[in-house]
Amino acid sequence: MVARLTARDWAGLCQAQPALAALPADLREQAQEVRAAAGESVFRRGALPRRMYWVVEGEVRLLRRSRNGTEIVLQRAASGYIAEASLESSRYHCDAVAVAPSRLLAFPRGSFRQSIEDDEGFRGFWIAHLAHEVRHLRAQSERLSLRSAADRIEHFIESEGEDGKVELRHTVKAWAAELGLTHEALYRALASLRKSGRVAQTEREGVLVLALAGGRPAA
Amino acid sequence: MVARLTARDWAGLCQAQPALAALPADLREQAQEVRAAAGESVFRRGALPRRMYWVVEGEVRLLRRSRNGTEIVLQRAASGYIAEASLESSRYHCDAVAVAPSRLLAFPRGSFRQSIEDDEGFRGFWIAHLAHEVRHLRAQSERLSLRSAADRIEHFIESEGEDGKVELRHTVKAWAAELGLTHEALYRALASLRKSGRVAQTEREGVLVLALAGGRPAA
DNA sequence: CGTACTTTTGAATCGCATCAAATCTGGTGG
DNA sequence: CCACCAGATTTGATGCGATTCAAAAGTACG
Repeated sequence: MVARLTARDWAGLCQAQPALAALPADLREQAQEVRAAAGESVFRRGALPRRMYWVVEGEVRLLRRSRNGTEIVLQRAASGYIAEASLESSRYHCDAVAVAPSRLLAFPRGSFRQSIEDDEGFRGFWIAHLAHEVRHLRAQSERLSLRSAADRIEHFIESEGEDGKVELRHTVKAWAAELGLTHEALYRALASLRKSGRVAQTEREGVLVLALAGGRPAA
Repeated sequence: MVARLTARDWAGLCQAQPALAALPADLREQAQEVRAAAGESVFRRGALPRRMYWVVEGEVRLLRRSRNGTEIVLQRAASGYIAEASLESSRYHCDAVAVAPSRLLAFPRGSFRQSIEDDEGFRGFWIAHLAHEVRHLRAQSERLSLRSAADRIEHFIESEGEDGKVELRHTVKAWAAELGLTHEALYRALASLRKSGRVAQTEREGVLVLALAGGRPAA
């Protein structure tokens, strides 16, 4: 399932997913919209990477399957590029599978690489994007290696927020998954942090705001 | 403590840490060797990033300190670039502190950026390096969000190895830290996987090799 | 009003962390 | 060569905290 996009479409997309605004005009023109049903695969291991994908909606997972049937998740993307490294390699090293009905943008790989080569602005964006992902993922790895739920929450606020404050863009339940916790554990830990005064939880315009207490903890 | 490096030095460094081989000649000429004692800070939050650092030896951590004294680890580097994103930003957002006596290479930030702009080969290396880090860190994050030690081990072998086999470059103890486990837990889980036949453990030339069993698990 | 989802609380269980200690290893110096 | 030491490796016992399963209460939406 493939379709071209209008300028109107792009306006909406860039509004919701600002990273798309960096795309140069010729890439936009060549972009195709791809839809994948739940369970459908977007590309397969061994295939030649012909396109660069951006997940607009739904969820796509990068998987490696072993002989004994185990599935190894390498990436989950609900919004963003998938398999950035496929831009550099000659074959896919894993499968991409939609786990929910998904909508993607597909850019011809050659043109994408060409734009990085030729378009200084887009090149700068791409390098900054990768560097930003690296920083974010390093922080996430450090966070996930903390044992206690409370520590992960504090780490998240410190590293993802500004000045000891974060606005939660997703639901608490989705946040739990990102923190590697069950939602029950997260709710309990949050409640306990609130009660002990270490974290203040407010809501502004429907967005949850968490702030670390600057002073001494109550405990 | 700062010193210039000879061609002889570079040969040794590139041997041990192949990523350094990508550095163009003019960056090598401008590189300085920096030493930091345990506890010494390499750069501080708020400072202007003037250099790009590569950790040769020891361990340097990227930290953010909160008002209430908690330290948040954003990155640990024992070999590799530190704070790649500082290349893009005008100020450091965190502190870099050596936690062990460390040796680093420092490249002037302006020259580093210039090389990425002008030197097509180095630019390609840099983009590939960042993309590779992203892939690796995504896999690591997925791995750390697995609950059981056995699952993390299998995920590691599948994602870091080739064809169900990995060579462990570090000691098992260091590997435990990377997997977010205590060494006791890792030893026990490994023993149990060996006993059940799901993982084969051999040693070739002093390097530990782990392989997933292709067939049915014994249990 | 009913449905679907999130939020919240409860109780039981399991796996890992923790603390402790013994064994094994490689390397050093007497 | 042996004694010795600093590591890594291994095994044991205990406790804690997150998972798990269950269910109730709150909330948004048609």
